[in-house]
Order: sequence, then structure tokens, then C-alpha cells
Amino acid sequence: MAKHKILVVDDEESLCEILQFNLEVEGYDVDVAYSAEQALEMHPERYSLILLDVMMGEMSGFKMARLLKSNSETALVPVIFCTARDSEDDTVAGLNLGADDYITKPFSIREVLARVRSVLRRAAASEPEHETIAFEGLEMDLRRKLCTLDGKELALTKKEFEILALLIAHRGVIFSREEMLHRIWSDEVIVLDRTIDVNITRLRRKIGPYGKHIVTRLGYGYGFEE
Amino acid sequence: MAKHKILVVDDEESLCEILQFNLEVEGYDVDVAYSAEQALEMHPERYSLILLDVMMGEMSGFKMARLLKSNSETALVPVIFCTARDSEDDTVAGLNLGADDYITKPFSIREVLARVRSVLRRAAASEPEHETIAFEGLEMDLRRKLCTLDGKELALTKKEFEILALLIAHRGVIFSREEMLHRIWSDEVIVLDRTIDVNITRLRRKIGPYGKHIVTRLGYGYGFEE
DNA sequence: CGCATTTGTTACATTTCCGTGAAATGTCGG
DNA sequence: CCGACATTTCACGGAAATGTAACAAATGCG
Repeated sequence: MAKHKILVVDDEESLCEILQFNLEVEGYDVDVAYSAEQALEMHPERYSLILLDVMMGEMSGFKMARLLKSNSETALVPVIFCTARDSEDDTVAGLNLGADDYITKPFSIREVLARVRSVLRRAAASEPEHETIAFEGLEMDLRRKLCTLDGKELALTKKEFEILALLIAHRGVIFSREEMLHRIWSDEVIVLDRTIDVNITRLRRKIGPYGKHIVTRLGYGYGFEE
Repeated sequence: MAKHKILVVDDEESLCEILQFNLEVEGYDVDVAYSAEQALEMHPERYSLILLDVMMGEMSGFKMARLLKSNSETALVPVIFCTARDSEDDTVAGLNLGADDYITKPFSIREVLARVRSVLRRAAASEPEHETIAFEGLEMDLRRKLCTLDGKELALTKKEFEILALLIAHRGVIFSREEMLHRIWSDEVIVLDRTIDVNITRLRRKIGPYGKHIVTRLGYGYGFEE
């Protein structure tokens, strides 16, 4: 399974560092935002979980959560609130907004890690997870990590599989190289965007007759067209 | 018969100690969790019985029971509620969630032990349960922890048995090493993921002709394919 | 304790992946 | 048809993933 990506949103820089360090030790891929505004620009829909401070500068965590939950792209991203207040009101208001859990400051790191694990597991369990996606005779079983062409098994590598899954799942959408790097390669790894071209070439060759459905939009990127 | 494993979930540490001590004296294998969250991380599906306090910190016992009952892996684990409240309403709500019994605080140890024995007896009687899983000539008796190949008994170690059971029960699904560590090794134990490779190798050798059904998906993990 | 068994670690061989540079080819506006 | 730029394709080799044996540590048992 790919690393879970977690977004930590808190205006206390030192606290962010502690959280980031510990979560990364646990094997998560962690980004940090110091305000709700900043967080909203960081593609929150790409994260598996958002750790959100309730008390922040301009925009409160609650307001941000409301925004997230009102947008279909981000509505399903689990949110854990961190809060110094513990009045019944806040808690209830937060949970009603779809917070999946909340932690009251001051909290121990172990506590946070436990909550994170628990929420991620719950989220994973409730995800029916499209078992398969397909386009005509080209079928991908995401749980088996298996791709078949007219019933015949194709030997796709991990990168090829992920690229194809991305393109077919979002057929019609053109992905820039930058976007694809962001989604399929982890952010730490630095690779040239030429790399994608090469992988696309290999992929096209392997899926044979369907290769022509992977289209190139000159200057933009790649997509899958019917 | 192997010792019954009981999970005690209560935030009162001293009470936990008393329960644990007495249950262990009775011959049970007892683990303790001080919160619902913690309990959920302790592989509740591995226990024969869960003793659950209704009134706890973040997540109430009721909420936890609902989670347990909604997950197919844990739905059949008997739950006994311990509660200080004794209004008719709570009791009914709890029992509807699938609680197999409930005890009102303050309670005597003798009373608890009696309920535990009774629930375990009832559970054992009505436990036809998935006793065996099989793939062609490869059969696994989950209760006896016995694996046979074309009728001949195989000497699998515990880890090998658990891995094989996981893979065959979910044949087709590819499990990442991370996932397997989580499911088969407890979270506290820190083990390299290479350990899994070695166990897979040993397993493949032992199940002989069926070894080739354990497939490796490079970069993803292992699975059992027909 | 001493032995047998299980289980985790390490090291190394082998396989497979996949990023890179460079050359070939394609595209597009003029 | 040219030139500038973008994409395709190829071949190479380092990096990463896996298989396996041998060793070490932990565990269980009489």
C-alpha cells in the first residue's frame, strides 16, 4: 500500500514540527500548513487524513472543516480536530461537521498516533474501494493489482499499473506531468518529467490496441480518451 | 482447549487490575485496554470475549460495540457490558447492539466470573463458525490449527499457519507487507518487513505443489491466486 | 538447565524495475 | 520547408525488490 499522506494544519510551528517528525517516523508522508487558507491551497483532496487545529488565525478549524465537507472532492477526507477547548459545545459542533475524531490539547504523541492509525483503518474499511475499473476489454483489478487485456493477463509494473489506473479512472481528464508526478511518485523523490514520457511509451506498447486511447495533449500532458 | 482470551476495556485502572487478576486466576488469558480506541487497536477479533465499560472517555462503550458489530471480523465476538447506569433504556440499547450480557456496577467478582463462564459456554455451543478453509487439496482447520495437504498433515509453524490462512481466506487479494505485519504481528512488536519474505519462502516450500499459488506482486506484496 | 523448535536478522545472489541521456521523430507557426 | 520546441523511443546501468541460506535470538518444554 502506498504511504498515507497526512496534512497537519496548525499555526504553532513547533507543534507542527513535533507532529510531522513523529508521524513521519511512523511511516506517513506528512505536509504542514500554518493556516487554513494555506491548507486549502495544498490540494486537501490528495490527503488520506487531515489533522486540524481548531484555534487558528484568520479562519478557524471549524470553518475550514465546513468548507472541506461541503466540497465533494474533499468531503470524504477524514479530519481529526485538535482542540484546547473542551466544552461540550465545541466538541459537538466539530463532530457534527464530520470530524472523525478529536483530541484535546495537551495531548501525548502516542495518543495522536493511536488516533491516526485508528481513523485511517476505519476509513480504509469503509471504503468499498472500486474493486475493478475497466474500459472495454481492458480491465484492472485494483485489489489484485492485476490488469487483463481481453482476459489475458498483462505484466504491468507498479508504475505502469498506477499510471494506467489513474488515467482510466479519470478518463477524459488530461493530467499534466507535474500532476502525475505528484500523485504517483512520492513528493520526496525527484525525477525528471521525461520519466513519465518513457513510462507512457512502455505502457502504450503493453496495452497494445488500447495504446491509442492514451492521448498526448501537446504542452499539457496525458489522458485516456474513449 | 486453548485458554480463552478476554479483553477488558475500562478506563478505571484499579478496576481493570482486579478483573484481570481474578480472571487470570480462573484460567483465562486477559488483556486490558484503557479506552475504546486502544481496544480497537488490539485486534479485538482475536478474543473470545470482550468486557466493556459503558462509560469511558472519548468513545463510549456503546459506540465501540456498534463498531465491533458492524465489522464482520468482530461481529461474532461476545460482549459483556459493565454499566453504572441501570435505567431500562440503556440496558435495552446495549442489548440491541448485540451485547451478550450486562452487569451493573458495583458488581461482585463472583458475579462477573459467573457471567463470563456463562457467555463463553453459550458462545462455544453456537459456534459452528468458519472452521475450515481450503483450496483444492490444501485444507486448513482453523480451530485445530491444522493444515493438511492431500490428507497428509503439514507441520506449519504458527506464523506460517496464520499467513497461509490469511492469504487463502482472501484469495486473490494482494496484501502489502505492512498490512500483513499489522494483521499477523501485533502492533507493538517491531519486525522488519523482510521477515515476511523469509516466512513466505518457508511456507512455499512446505506446501509444495501449491507453493506457486502464493504470488509475488513486485512492489505490492503477496497474495494467493488460483 | 539443555535441547528442540520457532522466529527474526543478516548477507548475498538474482531479478526486475525504471530513471537518464541522447538520438529520432513529430508538431506547429510562420 | 524551416526552425524551435515537444514528444517518442532506445539502450544502458544503477537502484530497488525479492529469494534464499545461514546464523542468531527467542521461546517452549521436560
